[in-house]
Amino acid sequence: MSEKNLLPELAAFLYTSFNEASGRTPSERELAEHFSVSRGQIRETLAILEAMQIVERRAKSGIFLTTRTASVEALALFAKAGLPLDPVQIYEAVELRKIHEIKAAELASLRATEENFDRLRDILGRSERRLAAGEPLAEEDRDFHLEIVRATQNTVFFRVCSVYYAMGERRLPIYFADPERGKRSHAEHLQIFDAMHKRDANLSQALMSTHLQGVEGYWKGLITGHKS
Amino acid sequence: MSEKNLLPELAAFLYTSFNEASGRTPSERELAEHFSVSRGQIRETLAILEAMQIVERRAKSGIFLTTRTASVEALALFAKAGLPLDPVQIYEAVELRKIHEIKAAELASLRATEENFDRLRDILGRSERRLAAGEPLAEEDRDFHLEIVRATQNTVFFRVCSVYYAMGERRLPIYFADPERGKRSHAEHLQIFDAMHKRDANLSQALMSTHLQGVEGYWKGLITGHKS
DNA sequence: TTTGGCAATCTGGTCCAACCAGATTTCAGC
DNA sequence: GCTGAAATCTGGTTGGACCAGATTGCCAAA
Repeated sequence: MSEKNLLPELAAFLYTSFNEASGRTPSERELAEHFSVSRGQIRETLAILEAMQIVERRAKSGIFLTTRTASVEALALFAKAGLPLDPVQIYEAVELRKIHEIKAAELASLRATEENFDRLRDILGRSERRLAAGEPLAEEDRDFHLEIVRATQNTVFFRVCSVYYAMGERRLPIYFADPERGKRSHAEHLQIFDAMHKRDANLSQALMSTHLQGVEGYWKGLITGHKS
Repeated sequence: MSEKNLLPELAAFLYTSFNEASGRTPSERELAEHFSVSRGQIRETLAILEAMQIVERRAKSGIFLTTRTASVEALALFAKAGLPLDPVQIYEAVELRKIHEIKAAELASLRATEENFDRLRDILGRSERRLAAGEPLAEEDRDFHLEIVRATQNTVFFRVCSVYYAMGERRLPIYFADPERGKRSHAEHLQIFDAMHKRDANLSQALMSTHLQGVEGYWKGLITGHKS
C-alpha cells in the first residue's frame, strides 16, 4: 500500500474492515498481507494502537476495536487518517480544548517571556502578510495557539495540547477558506496578544474565551450539519 | 528479567543505562539479551516508547532518549517503573491536574447523573468504612476524583485525566500513611459531594480548588524536600 | 431437528536466523 | 597526528517456525 506512516493507515483500515457484531478486525497475518509488510511490522503498529487504547489484542483470539475509543490521540490519529470522526467525541475534544486554552491564556499572560512575545509577534506578522496577499491562514493559527500554551512554561501542558492540532489539520484549510473568517480570527489574535502583553490575565482569558466560541461554533455546525 | 509489563521495565533500564553524553541507549540486540526476550519483543516496546516521544529511533544509528520527555503518559510510565521523576515536570503535571479537576468539579456539578452520584456515594461509603477500621485510604481517593471527571460526561476528558493517577500510584500509600490526612481528605470529599449534589457549580469548584491545594502542597514539599 | 462433543483450524505470543544499507568505529598507512 | 578505507555495528524488514489456547465446523448421538 503506502510505505510510511503505517499507523494512520492501519487504523483507518481496521475501522473499515472490522466485524460490526464482534468488533474483531482481520488477523495479523491478513493485515500483513494486505499492507504487503511483514507480520512484525504489523505487530509493532498494533502495539502502539493498543497502548493508545484504540485496539485490544486478545491472545489466541484476535484483535478487537475498543468499544468506544475516546482519547485525543486516537481522535488525532483518525483525523490524520481521514477517518470520519465521532461527532460526540469531536465535541468533547473541543470542550477540552476550550478548558485548556482559556486557562493557558490566563497563565501565559502572567508568565510569557520576551522570547514568547517575539515568537507571537513573528507569527502574527506572518498571518498579516498572508492575509494581505489574499492567501488563507493555515498553520499560523495553530502556531499562535500553541505558542500561548508554550508561554505557560508548562511543558507537560504543552505536550498535551499539541495533540489537538493534528486533529484539526485537515479542517483548517476549510475553516479558513472563507477570507472573512481569517481576518476576524487574526484581529482577535491581535487583541489577545495585546492583553497578554499588558499582563492582563482576566482580559486575556475573556478574549480567548470568546475567540474559541467561534471555533466551537464551527465544529458544532459541522456536527449538527452533516457527518462524514 | 520479569515477564510482564516490559514497557515500564524497559523504560527504567533505558534511563539507567543510556550514555550521558550522546543520549544513546543500548542497542536492540543488547536490550533483547538483557531482558532475555526476542528482538521483536524489544522493538514492539520501543515502538510504543517512540510513539510516546520518550525515545527516538534513528535508522542504522541507534536509540536515543528524547532530550526532555514531558508528557503525562511518560511521567506515569516512569512513576510506574519506580523511576525518579523530574521535580519540575511533576510540578507541571500537578498544575495541569489542578486545571483539569477544578473545571471538572464545575462541569460535573451541572451534569452529574444519579448514576454518578450513586457511584460517588459508594466510594465515600468505602472510604468511611476504611477510615473507621483504621485502614489508610488508597484507591478510594483516585476513584472519587476520577468519578467526578467522569461525571462531566466528557469521555475524552476522562481518558486524559485517567493518566495522572498511574503517576501517583506509588505515592498514595505514603500520602495516606498519615491517618489525619485521610480524615481531612475524606471530609473535604464529603463537602465537594454535597456541593455537587446541590448543583452549586461555584461552590464545587471552590471546594475542589482548596482541596487540591493540599495535594499540591504535598508534592511541592516532596520536590523542595529531597529528590530521588 | 437439535444437541453434544471432538478434531481441525485459526490466532496472537514469542523466538530465531538472515539480509540490507547507512552510520560508526577501528586501525593501518602515510 | 591525521586520513581514509575496511570491518563492525545498528535499526529496518522479512520469513519461517513453534506453542497453546480460542474458535469453528462437522459429524454422530439423542
